[in-house]
Amino acid sequence: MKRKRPRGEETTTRLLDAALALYAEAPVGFTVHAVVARSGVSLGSLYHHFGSFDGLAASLYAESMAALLDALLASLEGVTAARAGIVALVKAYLAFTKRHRARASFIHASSYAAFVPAHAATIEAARAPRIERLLAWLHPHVRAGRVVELPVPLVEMLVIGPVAEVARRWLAGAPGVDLDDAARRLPERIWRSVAR
Amino acid sequence: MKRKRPRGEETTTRLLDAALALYAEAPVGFTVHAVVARSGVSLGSLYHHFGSFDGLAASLYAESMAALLDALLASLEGVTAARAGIVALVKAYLAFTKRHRARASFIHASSYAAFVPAHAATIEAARAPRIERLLAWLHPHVRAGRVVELPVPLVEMLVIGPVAEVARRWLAGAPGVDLDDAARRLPERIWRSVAR
DNA sequence: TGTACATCAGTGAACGCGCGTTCACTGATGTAC
DNA sequence: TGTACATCAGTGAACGCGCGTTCACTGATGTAC
Repeated sequence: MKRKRPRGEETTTRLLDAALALYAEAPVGFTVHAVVARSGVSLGSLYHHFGSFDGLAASLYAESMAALLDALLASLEGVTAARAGIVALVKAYLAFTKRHRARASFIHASSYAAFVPAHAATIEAARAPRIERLLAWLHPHVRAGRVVELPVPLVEMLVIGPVAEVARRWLAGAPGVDLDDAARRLPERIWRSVAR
Repeated sequence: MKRKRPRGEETTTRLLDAALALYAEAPVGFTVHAVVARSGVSLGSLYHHFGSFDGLAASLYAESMAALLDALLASLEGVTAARAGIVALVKAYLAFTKRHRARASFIHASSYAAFVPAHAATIEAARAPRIERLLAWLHPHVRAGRVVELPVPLVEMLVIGPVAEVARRWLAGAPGVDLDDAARRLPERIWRSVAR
């Protein structure tokens, strides 16, 4: 017997999908009314499920962030060597950016958006456990002296910083930024910055 | 005989200063009416000088970006060694973030803002010559094999990426991010990522 | 040096559009006995 | 199995506020002769 989906899940999915598609096409056109029109769901229903438009944005952000972190985690599957792990992470980040352009774009645009503080709990619930798993992979390498011992945020910045910046520029359509080229050349460089 | 300031310069300065101060206090309150109220300049005058509110934002962005790049350039003054230069750049970026928090904040928030494309020319006019001077400093080191040969954007990303990310988090008030600590520990790491 | 004119700078009330939100309602599904 | 009730899901017209922008105007500065 097939498990029934929770009531209203179909509706929230349709809203989130419409919102993402809309954002991908034109960030300026990202409004409640547009989301409602595209999804075919009623305005009242949106408010019933998300409470506010910011609430919907926060859910979309949490969902997208989870997808990105899951992609990073998946890339570490079965990888034990420190260097191979860092290389895998960098490549996975860039691959995600290319394959899920809309999601990546929404993540970058929303990281420091106004709606974040008010919905920090929702977002943390999606992020925290995954970040923890990433750090759990990293810690043994730090303890064994293969990766430099730095405050956690700094290691994160060294690894994610350059990749995120490349992604941002590519998403913004900057000329001369090639994701495939970056995927070939950056990993080695980033590894050097954190290797002991 | 003192050179007279161009007509209206006083006005534009007051508008830009008010806008920056306002943005620093509360990005949400960054509106034409608020800028006008705070500056004491009339609404019509703002439109006379900047054409639109986006026009003012673009000018403020160009001005802030120029200030940041000037700080980076100043840090290279008299520095010839490649390693010392990279270290100086990283420290200068972090120092600018700390000393000119409002400007740094506005730069990060606006980099991919909606008003940028329409005013690309204004912004490029401020950025291009300074970026060129930065690259002019770097090139000899690349040619001499002291710095890795990569597409220009990638080198930029390796150096600026981690620092910018740290700055962003600090500006957003993230816990555990300390600029002074970053200034002590990041330069060496970033140097490794671009050294040959 | 004085006059006439053109251009630049500055004013602020009024406008209208787009936005997120509200609300009174109907319909569907679940629960108790 | 049937009935009564409670809760959840969904509807869409209407609202009102805040925003960027307009515009007809006055005043100041520069230019020509």
